[in-house]
Amino acid sequence: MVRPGHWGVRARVERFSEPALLLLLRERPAHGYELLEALPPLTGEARVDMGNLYRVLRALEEDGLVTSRWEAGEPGPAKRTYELTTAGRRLLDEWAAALRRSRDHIDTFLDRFEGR
Amino acid sequence: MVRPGHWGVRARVERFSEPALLLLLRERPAHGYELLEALPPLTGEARVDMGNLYRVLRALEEDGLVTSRWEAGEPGPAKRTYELTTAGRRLLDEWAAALRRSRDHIDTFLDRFEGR
DNA sequence: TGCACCTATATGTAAAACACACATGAGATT
DNA sequence: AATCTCATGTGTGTTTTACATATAGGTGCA
Repeated sequence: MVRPGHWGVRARVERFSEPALLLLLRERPAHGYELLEALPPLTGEARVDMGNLYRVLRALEEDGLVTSRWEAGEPGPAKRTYELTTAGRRLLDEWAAALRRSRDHIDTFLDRFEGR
Repeated sequence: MVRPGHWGVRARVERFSEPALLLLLRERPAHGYELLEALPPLTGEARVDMGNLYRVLRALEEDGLVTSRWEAGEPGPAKRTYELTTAGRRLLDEWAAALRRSRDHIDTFLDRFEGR
């Protein structure tokens, strides 16, 4: 469960980088590396694992939540640019609703913690 | 990562049952089964896995965050009653702080989602 | 030219967290 | 004696996250 002596608590939301990706892509199309750098201020995480980030993007694409194309004609390494689909937008809405519920549970907890 | 077609989102807080346990034990000593029934309204989860609950309790005890004793003299199956230690109380405070940060990140996300 | 560095995309695998299934036993009810 | 609830646990598989490494184009510079 937890290794002894390591009770560092972070209280993170599971798969929070996923809605964060969708929100960034709703604002504008972007490629993976760009998203990687834009995520931390949105999630509050110091950094997001790049390996898993690319895996999530491809999983999202498999299910038609985003589409991608290789960006041609630009200098530097090839970039795969992602764009949000309408299905992806719906999923983002679901995430927002789930996050509101989650925040309410945290508030319930904190109210009780503070003795109210 | 996620099995295809299953993008059910719940946005749960990781290990949320742990601070919930600590909070319940701050209010009064209790045994596992009792805690199991008291958790759902506090965490918002429909139910908590009992197997993991007992494991968490014993892990907490190993690290001196709770203490336990077998309840004697009562009818019914033997009960192991847990009590919070001062170290456990400190950990609960850390959890509360982490949960406040987490809630703030969610708010940041939702504000941006709603376009503010 | 050689090498360090940044951008960019990816795979492999281990660890942590969570879910599902089952075992054991006391006591009450039918 | 069979079944139900209370109560405590173990075993094990799945999902999620973390850490490590691979590949490759392009830039700066000694």
